[in-house]
Amino acid sequence: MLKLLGYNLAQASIPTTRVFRRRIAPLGLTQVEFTVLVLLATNPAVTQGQLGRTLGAAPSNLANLLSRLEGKGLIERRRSRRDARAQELALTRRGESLAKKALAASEGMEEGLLRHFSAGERAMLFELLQRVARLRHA
Amino acid sequence: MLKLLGYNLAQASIPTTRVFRRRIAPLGLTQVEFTVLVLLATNPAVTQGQLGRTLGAAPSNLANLLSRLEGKGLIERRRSRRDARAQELALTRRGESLAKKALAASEGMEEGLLRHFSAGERAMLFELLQRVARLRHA
DNA sequence: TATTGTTATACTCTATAACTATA
DNA sequence: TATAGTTATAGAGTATAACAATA
Repeated sequence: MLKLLGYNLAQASIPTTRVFRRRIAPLGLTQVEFTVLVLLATNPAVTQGQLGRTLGAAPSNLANLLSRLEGKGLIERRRSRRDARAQELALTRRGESLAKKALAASEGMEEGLLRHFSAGERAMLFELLQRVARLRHA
Repeated sequence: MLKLLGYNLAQASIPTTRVFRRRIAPLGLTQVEFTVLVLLATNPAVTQGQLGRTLGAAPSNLANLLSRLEGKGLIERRRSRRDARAQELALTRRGESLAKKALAASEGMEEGLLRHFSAGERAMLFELLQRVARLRHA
């Protein structure tokens, strides 16, 4: 087995993706769509640019993704009053309701995945992953 | 920030992917192609099925990927003598040479990424990721 | 009958470039 | 000039189904 960080991240993503597909995809959401909904649920009036930088998505791809979510009636784009170039994102009623449902499902999902990890191991895993993620800004 | 495993794995993959693109992609390899070459360099006579199960790739997609690598003259497919349905994979001379070059580049890449992680932290990170990956078989 | 691999198809993701509107 | 977002395009990844050859 290869001792390379990128490879091991990809390998670890296999079971998490599989469980996502079983538990949350049936609600009609892909992984990124789910993430967008949950982020918007807790971050009001985020702009597309901010969201795109968080997700590491290129502006063009984000526009596509958001058009799809808008088409499904889950989000709205509103011109910002502070900067007429920017668009602020918000969940619709339907988006909020779906985000709540998906978030609830995700809790059971996490518990299933990390069942055999102690509290200390979970904390360590998340901390190390976040440190790797922060290398973006280094 | 979301405390979800899949999300944090995706976030951690952003810098590793970026560094890969800077250091190894210029050799003409995608991440999966790189992984295949390195795996074949150390595992002689692997069959497509074995490789596909390791990578978590569907047989149809693997066939595509391998045809591409074969087209580039990097690998060969040989009918297995023990099971005429299976194909054993091997690097060509050119594939071996490229695998060697890419593996060398990947060492500098890892060192750059994990520069501020102690030996203990690295060991912990890889062990936890491998435990998550092993959930595939659970 | 089950397994190994291929072909075809469709959708999503990702990257780049050219563009509009606003700052 | 720079920034926010859109449109178009092309390559790569992913999932499903139908298929041929072999076990």
